Amino acid sequence: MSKNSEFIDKLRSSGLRPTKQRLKICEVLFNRDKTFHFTINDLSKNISEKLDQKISLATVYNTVHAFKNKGYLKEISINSSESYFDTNTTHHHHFLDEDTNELIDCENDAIENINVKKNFTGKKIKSIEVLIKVASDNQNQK
Amino acid sequence: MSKNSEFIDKLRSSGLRPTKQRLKICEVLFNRDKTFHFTINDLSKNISEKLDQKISLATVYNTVHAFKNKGYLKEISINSSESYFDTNTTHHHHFLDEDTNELIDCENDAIENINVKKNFTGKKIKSIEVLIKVASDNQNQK
DNA sequence: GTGTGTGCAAAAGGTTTGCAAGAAA
DNA sequence: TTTCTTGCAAACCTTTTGCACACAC
Repeated sequence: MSKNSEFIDKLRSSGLRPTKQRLKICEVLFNRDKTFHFTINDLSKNISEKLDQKISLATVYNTVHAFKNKGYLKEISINSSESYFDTNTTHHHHFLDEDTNELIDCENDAIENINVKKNFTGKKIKSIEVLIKVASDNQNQK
Repeated sequence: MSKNSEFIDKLRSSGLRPTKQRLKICEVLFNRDKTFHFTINDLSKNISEKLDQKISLATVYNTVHAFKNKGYLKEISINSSESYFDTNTTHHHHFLDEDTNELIDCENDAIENINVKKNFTGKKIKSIEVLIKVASDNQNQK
């Protein structure tokens, strides 16, 4: 379990001032065992539930983007009206449960290495992201 | 090169009335050699450039969603403020050129089969989508 | 004190909706 | 004439922005 002082160091070392709001957000995001997949809206709700303090939406956006730029969060490519973020910044993939719209981590070793045989683009591959959509068998496919 | 009468049949056979607007959109979308990756905005611009007729935004949205539901278009999962669609509805993947934000088809056989070794979800896999992000080598990574 | 961060409200951008008028069957 | 479609404007939702005030250093 991370301590407040760890968060302060973390923020300071990346040139971010450890404000009350950022520390609260750190607590909600990083003080947990499992990966957290969230939208800004999820995070906002989570903050106001767990804490008696409200943090302005603008600040939440601001902080999430700052954390993403510092590499503490990853943005996930799924088609949705809202952006999803992930506290797991290692290279990994995702299952998307279409019944519940829930994202589930799929660790790298759960998928055979992906071998791109032809790269037409002539450019360097920066990342390979796999999204596996799942649903109950009896569920109508979209 | 597809003919208008083909589009009329296509629409009729899926229970969509072949209106003037839908036929124009068919022409723009399907009367081409290569796959077309587009946002609603791209499509709208393309329509007003190629054709002297304006089609209301609401109608474009309406039609694109109808075509998607009928399986004539695929929606692509990339994180973007706009939705991307694809006229190639076969199973395939994409390169995303981060320099230009251009999408490029990556046919199924350019990638070694993806073998999901562990499916924790217990649900049926509906689709596996791979997004390969590329950029010039000297480009700063995001 | 200086510079950064916060919070509010307004604005922006994409998408959806309600409804009246128009077109297809 | 009945039903589906169109088009406009308004509404909606997520995200960004401007700016005054507050806080960290």
